[in-house]
Amino acid sequence: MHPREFPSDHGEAIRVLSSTTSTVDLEEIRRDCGYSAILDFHLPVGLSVEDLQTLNSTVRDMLPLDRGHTLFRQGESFGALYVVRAGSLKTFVEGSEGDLQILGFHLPGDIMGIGGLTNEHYPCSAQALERSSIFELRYNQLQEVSASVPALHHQLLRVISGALVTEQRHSVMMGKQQAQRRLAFFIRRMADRYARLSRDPQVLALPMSRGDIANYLGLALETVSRLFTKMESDGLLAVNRKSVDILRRDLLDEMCGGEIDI
Amino acid sequence: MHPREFPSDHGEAIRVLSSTTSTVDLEEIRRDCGYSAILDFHLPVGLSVEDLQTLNSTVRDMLPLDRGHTLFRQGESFGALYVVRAGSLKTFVEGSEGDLQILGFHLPGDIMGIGGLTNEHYPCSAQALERSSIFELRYNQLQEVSASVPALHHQLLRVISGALVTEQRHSVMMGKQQAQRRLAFFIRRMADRYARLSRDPQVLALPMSRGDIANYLGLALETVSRLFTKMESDGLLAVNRKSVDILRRDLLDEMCGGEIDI
DNA sequence: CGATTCTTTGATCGCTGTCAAACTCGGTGG
DNA sequence: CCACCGAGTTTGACAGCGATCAAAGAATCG
Repeated sequence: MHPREFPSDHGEAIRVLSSTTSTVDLEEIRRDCGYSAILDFHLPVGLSVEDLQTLNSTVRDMLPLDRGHTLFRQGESFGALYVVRAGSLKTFVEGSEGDLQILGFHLPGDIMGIGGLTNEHYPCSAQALERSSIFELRYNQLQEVSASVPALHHQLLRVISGALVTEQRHSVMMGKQQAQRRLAFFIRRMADRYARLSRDPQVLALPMSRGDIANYLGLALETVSRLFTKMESDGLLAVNRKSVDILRRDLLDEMCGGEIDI
Repeated sequence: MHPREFPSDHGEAIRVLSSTTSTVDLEEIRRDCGYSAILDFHLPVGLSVEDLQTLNSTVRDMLPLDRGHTLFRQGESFGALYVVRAGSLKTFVEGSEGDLQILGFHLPGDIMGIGGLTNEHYPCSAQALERSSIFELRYNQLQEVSASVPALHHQLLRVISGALVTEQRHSVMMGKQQAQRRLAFFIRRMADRYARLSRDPQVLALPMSRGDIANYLGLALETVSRLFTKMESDGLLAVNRKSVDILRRDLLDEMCGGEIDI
């Protein structure tokens, strides 16, 4: 019942694609999550069949999670990382007075649970926004494999570091940008993530509620609603409930200002 | 000249203290940085003398950095992590219009440069707030050692994960808390970090300017100044330029609200 | 001791949170 | 099929926090 934290979404990749033609079901993962899956990890030369087997054994398919159901809960002991295969989730911390704060939204390919590495406990909860499929990466098995596969170790560091960088950008945005720019950044980032998943980046089907978006961006629900309306009347978007069409990407980018890589 | 990002401060530890009585100068580091140095890393059983040598060789002492001088610059190619030995630094990103955003302040024992792991370039700059001593950890050497010392690898993950968790808390604060609570959090966290460095946690000698604090907290410089004045007239602090005495820690904690571990 | 930088204090304005109410959509049951 | 209901969303009115503009005061450095 205490606030900790957790990974935000970030576009980092661990491409688990052996250059050899091995029959790993990691291939299957890659298909599902699209090109930029977290598990998208370029295995280097010299990976034994045995290593591949072990690596394979670390990935466990889980039963689908229904909307509103919890993958792991803040405070639970850490045991595994998770990768979204299909659907979407949100991670959040709960304050002492029951108030909750959303840390990030997770689309296929995104990794979750990184924050648990520090102190043996998940610092946040993860909940499905819709019916979702998830992979589990048992951490001790992952450790085992990465001991024999240096590249995996390095890639793990890269992914976490990437999450850190993403989170820092988010901090900066929360501290400096005003409401409409925050929403613009949010929409643009969702579009970019859609693109990496080979979805149409101009037609977003946002799986989260207005309240979730507002909470994530540190705004009031009403402000977000008003901004959607405004951006629609500005001809920037076509909004219909969860569906958001980006009509003028140029104006959206302009609204985000010079900062290209946020 | 593009905004990226970088590690915030965080209290994580890599205790580089061999249980054997080897004559590593890592001992010296530990002395300087106090108990909670980043390099404070419990080496497990079975570390060969050779490993220790290699580990030792990764740590390189650098020339002291004068106030205002830069340790590494945003965009430079990544080659090493850095640990503060004495003094203090700030890390920051520069926007396209020359605006800069401070990501964190770094005290002895804190690690810097983690963000560079993701994409071969430092995503932020690091600059000394005062004359500072710094250790350099060449990354390729670190990789080499951690390949033979699994615990080091794990500890590295833990440290980065801890930085991520800290950054997420910072995001939440920036999004939700109002000005005076942000400053209260900031002061309390500085006090806690001082305590871990075995300094008096009631008498802070803040190395950064009001402007830096304001920038870091996403506030206007004037607001921070006003709040210091207010907290002083409330009998909470005794403020004199860079020197801040915490007179009523209880009120400070109260002002931070129920959230204990932010 | 002058010049520069940092800090404090004051006055004003606008963004955005808050309170309040109407509206839409989807589902449920009569 | 329709009425009802509740969650989610939209819209309006209003006020307050904190940014911005402005200027004076304090400290540091050459």
